[in-house]
Amino acid sequence: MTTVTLAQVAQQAGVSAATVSMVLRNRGRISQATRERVLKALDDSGYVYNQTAANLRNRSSNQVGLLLHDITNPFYGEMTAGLSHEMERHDLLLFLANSEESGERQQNFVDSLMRNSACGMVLCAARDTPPSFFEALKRRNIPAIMVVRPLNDPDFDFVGTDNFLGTQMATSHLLNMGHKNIAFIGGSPNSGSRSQRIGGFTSTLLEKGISPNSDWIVSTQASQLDGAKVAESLLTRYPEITAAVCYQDIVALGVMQALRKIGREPGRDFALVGFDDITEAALVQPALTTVSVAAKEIGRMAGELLYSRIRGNEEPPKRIILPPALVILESCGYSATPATGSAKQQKAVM
Amino acid sequence: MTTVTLAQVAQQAGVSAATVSMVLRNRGRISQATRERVLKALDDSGYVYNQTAANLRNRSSNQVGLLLHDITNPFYGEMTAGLSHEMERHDLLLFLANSEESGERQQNFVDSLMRNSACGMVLCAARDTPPSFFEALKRRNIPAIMVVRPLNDPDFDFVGTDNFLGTQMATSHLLNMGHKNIAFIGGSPNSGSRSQRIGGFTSTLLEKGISPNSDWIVSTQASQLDGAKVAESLLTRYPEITAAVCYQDIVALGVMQALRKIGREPGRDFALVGFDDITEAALVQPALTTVSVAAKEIGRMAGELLYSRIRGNEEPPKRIILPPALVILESCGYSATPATGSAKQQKAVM
DNA sequence: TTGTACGCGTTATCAA
DNA sequence: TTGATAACGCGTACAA
Repeated sequence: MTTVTLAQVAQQAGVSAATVSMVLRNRGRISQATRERVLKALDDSGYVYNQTAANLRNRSSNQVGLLLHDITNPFYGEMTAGLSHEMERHDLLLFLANSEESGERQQNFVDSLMRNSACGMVLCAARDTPPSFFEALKRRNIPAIMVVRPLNDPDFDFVGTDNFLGTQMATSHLLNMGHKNIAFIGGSPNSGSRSQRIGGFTSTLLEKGISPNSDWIVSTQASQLDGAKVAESLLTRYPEITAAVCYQDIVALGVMQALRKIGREPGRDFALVGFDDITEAALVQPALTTVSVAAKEIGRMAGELLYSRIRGNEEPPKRIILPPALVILESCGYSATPATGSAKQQKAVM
Repeated sequence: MTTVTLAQVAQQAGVSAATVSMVLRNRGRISQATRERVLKALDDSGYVYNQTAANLRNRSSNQVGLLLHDITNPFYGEMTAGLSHEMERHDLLLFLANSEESGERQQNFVDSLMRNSACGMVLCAARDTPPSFFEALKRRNIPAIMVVRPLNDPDFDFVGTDNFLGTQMATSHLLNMGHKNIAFIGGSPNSGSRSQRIGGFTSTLLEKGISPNSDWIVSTQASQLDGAKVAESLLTRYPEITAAVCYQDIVALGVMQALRKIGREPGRDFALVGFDDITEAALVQPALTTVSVAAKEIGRMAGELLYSRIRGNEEPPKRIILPPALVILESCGYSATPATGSAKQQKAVM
């Protein structure tokens, strides 16, 4: 298993290494005759291009990084698929890392990318990432696209969803169904996404002349369990609440549990809207009406933008905010599309 | 943003580049005094190690590839998390690619890994991958671990689950609940996993003196929709069937739909066991009893094995078959653990 | 088309 | 014992 080098191929073809290199990359003007000789030699020798040598010479690479905090989350799985597809289209290799919300792992990954001369990265930063992280990143001068988690730093490109509009749509839907006492459940207090979603929620209420009740806006951890716990206490205390906009689908699922525990049936005695459009939303009963954020599209757009930056696009940083869509299923007591109609349900293992 | 090289650091510290290199990697014998001088110079200069140069010189790298066919599938998301975690522990970078069942994309990825001198790979090959693909891979002489999809090639390491034992457990459970007329639903006819699962199913029936009825063993596509369609036709034709082992959870969810459509309630009039233990299993009603295949653990084990191969482990190829576990929920009319108890439900977006 | 210097860290050899 | 020198890995780009 000896590695064949350009020079060896060149010798075999009776030309110089430079010529072979140009043939390989379709550069320069090579006569048809020699080109064919070279191609034959390449084929015969079983030559494997050494990208490492090329990268060293070019001080660059064709490798980009993707940092997530939880790849097991279906939302990020979708996003990764979108990004991966886009990267392959441009012959870029994708490094994946899972920070698991650890700032240290996150830093290690970025450092590692730098050592490997990655040509760009897509980041969904860990919670509570210090500003110093982003400052250091800017100094690196390497294209970096932020995704999903909004960042208050105008120097970075960002691709995400319109949290504000999303909850506006959700809230309007509930108002149109006749609800007036609506709660907002979920999210952690220091989340930027949450601020935006609450903004959409309260502004829509106010447009209809309803004053938001701050006691009815509660935060939870990002789990079904905590969603259930918090919702139970909220709804026991304020039985007059008849509907809720949830920060995430996962929290909405918890609220469903809580409702049943206190003897109220979601979709009949209580209306519920989630956010994210995860696969599970369409599977529970009643199927959860939710705001879809087009995870795959976020990945695709991030990839497209990153690629343009790598190509040298020097335009000012962009914020690409994808429009959300309200997926109306059953949890608000009204079924526009049957739960079995979702494309999301066509998944499988193996 | 000029790149600092080893030589520049060396000059700054008043030593040679060789010395700095040795300090960086803790090799050779360097006096404490010079070591400290070098470390200081490294720190002051903001030096970034050039892994590419090192890789070129060493004819190796610290990069491994992971090939999947569907990263959006929760099962593979879990597996990826397990592998990613293991890779980070060993300072290896993980390339991810999604073949989407395309042999061409798969080949492109592997070729790309070769050009980049990846030091190993983990593959869940696309369906209908030709033997030539695996033959070519062997000639490359690079550590490759196969996962999940069983491969009839003793030359490759394999990490997966015990499909045979898994359906044996599922089938036994149904038999113990008193069922005699049991169907097997799902899987595509040319799947190796499916053969193994059917083996576990029929052998368990035979042990109890029940002859498997081949009309009750049907294949479906890997989607909820097709599962529902096939199940409806099967159960209409053979109403005497009272239980089913499903090839996948996703198919089991489809069977549930079909049951309701023909007026039978899963968990009460019909017992159902799935396979995979995907998140959705615990969320549907009744919660689906399923065979858990420890996706994360498969990833972790594959990573561990791959790392040992990279380190030079020359033992004969291994087949690591992880034991499945029967997760008994509600779909067989018996609830040992409440559906809300699953750790799987603690997920969230953002 | 080709010769050749170059990108940068590594390691074997040699000097002190 | 400690550290320096120089050849080397392999593809690229510019001058000839």
